[in-house]
Amino acid sequence: MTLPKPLRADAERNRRRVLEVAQAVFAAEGLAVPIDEIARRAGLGVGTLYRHFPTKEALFEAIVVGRMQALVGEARERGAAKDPGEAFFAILARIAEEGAVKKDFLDALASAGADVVRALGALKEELNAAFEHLLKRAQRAKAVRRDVDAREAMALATGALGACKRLGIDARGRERILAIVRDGLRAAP
Amino acid sequence: MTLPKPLRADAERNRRRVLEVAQAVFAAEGLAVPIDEIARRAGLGVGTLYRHFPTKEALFEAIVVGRMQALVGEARERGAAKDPGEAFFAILARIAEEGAVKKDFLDALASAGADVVRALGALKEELNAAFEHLLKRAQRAKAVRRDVDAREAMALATGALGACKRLGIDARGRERILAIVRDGLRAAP
DNA sequence: CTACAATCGGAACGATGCTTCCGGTTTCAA
DNA sequence: TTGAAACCGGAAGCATCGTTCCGATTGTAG
Repeated sequence: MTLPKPLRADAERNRRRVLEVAQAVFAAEGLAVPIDEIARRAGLGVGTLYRHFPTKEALFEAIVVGRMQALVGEARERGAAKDPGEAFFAILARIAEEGAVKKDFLDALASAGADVVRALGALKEELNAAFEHLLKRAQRAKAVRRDVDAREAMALATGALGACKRLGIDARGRERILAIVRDGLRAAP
Repeated sequence: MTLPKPLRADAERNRRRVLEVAQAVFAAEGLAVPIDEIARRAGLGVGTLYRHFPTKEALFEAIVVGRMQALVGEARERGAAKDPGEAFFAILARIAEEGAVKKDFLDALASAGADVVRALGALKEELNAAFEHLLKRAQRAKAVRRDVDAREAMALATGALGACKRLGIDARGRERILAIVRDGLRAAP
């Protein structure tokens, strides 16, 4: 489709660095962080940052697209795993971990342009499809209750883990909460 | 402590109106809504609003304190109910419903002044204590698994329902998600 | 090595939103 | 009824943050 013209060496280096820093900062402090701050932490001027990403939203989009693609890949890989229940719960945990970022993103998207929404819409559809496949398979194998759909399962997992991050609950507590979610999803209606 | 000097009739009326409108607007659209907008919807000038609440944060604090007090009252009422399990799950659902508001608040509090944090800290402690009492009682009655603490249970419930609101899941779906949480909390470790 | 084209940095601009200020209005007690 | 104290409204002030612009710098082809 788009031929990715080779970037100059320094440009390539800087682009990577921006993505790296922005991902860490956004994940840790939310996207209320000023763009100047990200440039500063990356050791660059804001002008440089804006040449690579024409808008703050574009930068955030690039990050989310990257994560999303990784997630879609994982979900598809597990699509034919031996144990349907295990496969489903594994991807559920992964999605929940990324949840915090996606959450902020969706918040910011309430008033976003149509292009951006569409650009991500496709990926979101792919992820939803893959996730739904795993869910249905797990339900057929009686590893997950039948009275729950993909949206709800995702909301439950991402919401719970997102709250953990906000409240500063440690990895031990997070694991415990995930266990409760798992047990709830396994229980009979 | 503080003698609540009687307000003038119009002042009292306006104060009520501001609280009412702000609560609805913040709950519906988050606290990113400009203060001018709240004044406009209340049919007042911003000056008026600022005389009652010296800061946007103070306004939000007043709202949250009100909700919190109501919650504490409810939690204490149920402290001696016949069925410990029912009492616990009832208050858990109530807290989760309010969760969205509290969530935004806690977000905004990351960089708040020490006074505000302390002012709410006391109430938060009261709520935590009452909630923990209900949880322990339910655990003794074997209505809730033992390997979960109050923080985690709250995070789970508020997070899950918060995500529902963000994603626009309807009342039916929310009820289903709460059911899953309940089943998960009842399951044996 | 040279010269050109792309990149870099950060000062300056514009928009948005919180807060203050003050002249006019309303309430209420005497 | 009347005077003063409290309240009202919204224009102006101020800070923050996203974005643009352009002279200086640096990588790279020939």
